[in-house]
Amino acid sequence: MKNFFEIVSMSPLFCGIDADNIKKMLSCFETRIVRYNKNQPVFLQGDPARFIGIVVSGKVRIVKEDYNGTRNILAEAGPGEVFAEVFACARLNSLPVSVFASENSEIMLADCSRMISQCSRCCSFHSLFISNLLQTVARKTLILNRKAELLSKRTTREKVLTYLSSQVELSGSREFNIPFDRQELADFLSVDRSALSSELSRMRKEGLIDFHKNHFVLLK
Amino acid sequence: MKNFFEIVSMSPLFCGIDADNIKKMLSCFETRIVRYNKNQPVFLQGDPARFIGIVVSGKVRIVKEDYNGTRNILAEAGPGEVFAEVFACARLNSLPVSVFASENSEIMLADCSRMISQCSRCCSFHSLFISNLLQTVARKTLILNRKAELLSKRTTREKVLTYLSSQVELSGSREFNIPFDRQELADFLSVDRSALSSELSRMRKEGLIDFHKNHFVLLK
DNA sequence: TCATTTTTGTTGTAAAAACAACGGAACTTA
DNA sequence: TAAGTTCCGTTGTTTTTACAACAAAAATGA
Repeated sequence: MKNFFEIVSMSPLFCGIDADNIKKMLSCFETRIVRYNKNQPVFLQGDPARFIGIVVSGKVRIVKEDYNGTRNILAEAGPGEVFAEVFACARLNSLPVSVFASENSEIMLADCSRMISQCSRCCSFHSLFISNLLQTVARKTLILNRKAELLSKRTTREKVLTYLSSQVELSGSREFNIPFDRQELADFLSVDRSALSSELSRMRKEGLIDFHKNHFVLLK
Repeated sequence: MKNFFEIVSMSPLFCGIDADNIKKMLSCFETRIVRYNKNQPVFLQGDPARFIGIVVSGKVRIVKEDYNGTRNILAEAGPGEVFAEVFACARLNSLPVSVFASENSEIMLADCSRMISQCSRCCSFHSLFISNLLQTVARKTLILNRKAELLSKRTTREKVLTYLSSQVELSGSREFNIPFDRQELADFLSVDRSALSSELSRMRKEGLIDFHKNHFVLLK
């Protein structure tokens, strides 16, 4: 069992910074660890955008509900990953999304006001940190870019294939598990669940894919 | 007629930095101004991600074509706006998108290698600059977030209404011009052009909207 | 000005998706 | 183990979209 410091210091935010200085920065950012049970909210839409989170253990989901209550999974974050930093960096006052723990989780929360602007007193590595933060945010933009690409596909089949292809790339294998059940995958692809189910069956019948539960194989 | 320096120095990238230091930074970044005619490419997909652009005059479009040639307008940038910085900040080697001048344009190109990492020699304001850059990239992420939200709508009507509502917010009026012709709007919303046209007509018939060419009124 | 090109709206048809409803499998938990 | 719950696939119906083809209007340009 790794302790929180091992996890957190592996985060790309602290890339190139040694343990001692990371510790100093953590205290400068007034970090604290909070436990959340499965399905508990970490942040709710409208909350002030004052904190960023780093997942120590467990997993969180960034979720947006629109006016008619349709749930929309925007992203996920697992151990070592950072979330909600974009809103802080954009200097928003309140969060346009909610974050839920999708498993029992430990989250490190950090005050972002210290993080974003230069703080003279504490950290010689502050500018490297911001540089790392910049890279992190930019990478997130790219992921969103890809999501927008996926959503711009017209048919359910194209969306499924685009998604599964990206999972192949990610896992480095044509066989992999996806982190969603059917309803969640449907939400992620922004299609109807039953339509997704039947499309998946059709694709299996045609020999394009195979799957059992959340285990998938992209055949062709 | 404003000169390029006036435009560029108004960019949020240089917020809080005085003219003299901006000049120093511009030379440190090895900037140059390049003219492009309408529809000429500024960058092509696959080009090295070494430069960022600032629009001095005119307008550019960030475009992605997928494997079957469907054009996808990801974003636009007008005078004073920055583009392609996300790919540089994410330290990508090559661009996943193309950029075209949608009008005759003057673009300032800047070498990003100097920009991202601390350069000791030139600029006392470098860390403020990176901080500004961070904010810019984060804002862009938010815009993409909204685009993903729009694309996740199931029907053409919902997409149109979401888009028009955002334009109302942006312009501060229920009556406004959109920067697209029909085909471009269809591409942006990721729907079929003719389906878009007929949906627009239907919505007009129902008294929801009114429009003439690219001038729209959101009535209800 | 006239011809050409581009843009937009319309319509009919085929394809696809949403929706609703149901049944069975798998998993929980009392 | 039995009852209840959640998850998944299936099917039929309705709604919506894509696609193709065409005509009118507007813009372009020679």
